[in-house]
Parts: sequence; structure tokens; C-alpha cells
Amino acid sequence: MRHPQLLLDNQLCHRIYMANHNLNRVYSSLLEPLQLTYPQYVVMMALWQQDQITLSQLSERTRIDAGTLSLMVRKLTDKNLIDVRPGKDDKRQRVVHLTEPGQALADQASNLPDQVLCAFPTLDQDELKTLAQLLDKLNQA
Amino acid sequence: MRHPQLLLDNQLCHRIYMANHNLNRVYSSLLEPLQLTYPQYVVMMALWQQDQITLSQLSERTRIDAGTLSLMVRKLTDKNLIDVRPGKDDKRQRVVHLTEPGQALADQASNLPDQVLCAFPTLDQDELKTLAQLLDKLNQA
DNA sequence: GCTATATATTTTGTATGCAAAGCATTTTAC
DNA sequence: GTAAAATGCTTTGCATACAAAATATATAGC
Repeated sequence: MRHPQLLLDNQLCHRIYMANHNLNRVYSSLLEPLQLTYPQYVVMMALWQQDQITLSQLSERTRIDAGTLSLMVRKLTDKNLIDVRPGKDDKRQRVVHLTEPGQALADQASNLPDQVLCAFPTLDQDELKTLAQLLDKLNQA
Repeated sequence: MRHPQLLLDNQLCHRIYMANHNLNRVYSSLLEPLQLTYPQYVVMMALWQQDQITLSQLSERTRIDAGTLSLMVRKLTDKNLIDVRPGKDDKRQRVVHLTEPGQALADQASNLPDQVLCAFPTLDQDELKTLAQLLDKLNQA
């Protein structure tokens, strides 16, 4: 091989790609009872953290882009988990509100994070912490 | 907040999601001269590493599922980078071959991995190594 | 040798992800 | 005050993802 640096196994990006993939699979099965996809769960988490925020704020926190979010919000509205109203000050904005069922879903989801970690017994608490720190450092670049 | 473990910032998965996202953005700009998307680049890397493998082998190495790969292979064929032929022993299989332009592209791509790391100056060599090891540990679960 | 099963791949349907164009509203500049 | 630029959001078009159904071929069991 003329270019050893191009080996797939040497690529940090592919490790992250696989990790993302693996975590998604674990989440999909855990989220099935809640009838949510993983990205939809991310949106709900952001709203459980802070309710009644604009679409652009929601996009900033979840890192889901505006176009994707626009569609997802419609689907979550159809599921009656959220409710979107025009902004009072700025009529261009749309503010997302949790509905009663949307708020209630947090209780069902509350034990999910622990279950996910159980799916990765190869890493102990310290390692998870280090991993989180390194990823934060990567992401702030 | 009733469920602090549901905070978005506490989620390992979201860190990995963002890291994946950030790496993708860096790659997209670097890959523009090669006219490849990031997943297409992954497929090409796998082939540069080992040419003339079946679709299922390619799927196993890249972790891209069969259905997605089927479409991507058609596009890479249209770009004249690869060339797919039926397997000799097993007629169900299809073997992917690099074309001359496909092989030549490796030269153009060879300095890409270094450039990507330059986009993340916040991490030094040791930290990158640790991160890679932890991700491997996560992925083997 | 024939049938049932298993395997390799493609197709289909749904859900992101993202860039770019479009639209309505608001802010800036003058 | 008004035209131009900026902002918030939606829509469109294309590229993954992935599960499930469909198709073609190969293998096992008898």
C-alpha cells in the first residue's frame, strides 16, 4: 500500500463514525417503547432541559440544522408531544412548547441514559469521563 | 428539572454526535476538490486498502449497510472510479474493482488525514491516541 | 436430484442531514 | 420614512442510513 496513512483503521473519523453508529443502534432499540427516533429524542431532551424556546435556539442546542428541524417539529407536533406558536415580539420566530404528554414522556425516558451505558460495559467510569473530556476538547475546535 | 440525567450536555451520545458532525464538515470542505462525499471517501479508502472485494466485504469494513452501499457503488461507478463485476465462484456476489482513475485518486487524497488533524489543534498526539483507544474500546462492545 | 433453507444483493419506504432557494418580517442606513 | 440588508423559518433537491420485502443463486438435507 502506497499510502499507509489512508488505512481505514488509522482514521479517527471512522472510529467516531462507528461509535455514532453503534450508539444509534443501542438507542433505537431502547427508544422503541417511546415511539421516538434518536434525533427526535434529542429534540425532546433539549425541550425537557428548557421549554418554550425558538426553533433557532433549539437548532443551536441540538446542532440539528434548521431544515431538518422544521420537518421533525412537524412530526413531533403530529405525535402531540409539542406545540408550536408564533413569537410574540418577533412574528418570524416560532416558539416550541411541550404539551402535557410531551412533559410526561420525560418520566418514561429518565432511566434511558443509564441503560445505554450498561450496553457498553467495556468502559468504566473513569474512562467514560476521559472520553467525554477529550470529545469536548475536539468539539470546541 | 426533574431528571438531571437527561440533560443534553450530560450525554456521551450527543458528544459523539457532535464530533461526527464536526468531522464531517471539515471533511466536506477538504473533499470538495476530489468531488467525493465523506461516505464515498470511506468506500474509496477501503478499496485503496484492499481492492477487488465483494460488496458484503466492503460493507463489513466500512460499516455502511448493504442497501446504502448498493446506491453508493452505482454513483462511484458513474464517476468511473470503480467497476463492478459478478463473482467467478459465486454468481450472487459482485466484486468491486478500482479503475485507473480510482487508483490515481489515492495520490490526491494522501495528504488529507494530516490536514484533518490540523483542523483540531486543541488535541495533541497523546490525547489523540487516548481518544482512539477509548473509542476502540467503546466500539468493541 | 429435489426441496427447503440460507446467502448476496437490490429495491422500497421512511427518516435524517445539509446546502441553497424562497418567503415573510425586522433591522439598518441613509 | 423608505430602500437595502439581515434574520427566522420553510421548502426543495440530493445524499446518506436502515429495516424489510423482493430476487437470484447456492447449499443442505433427504
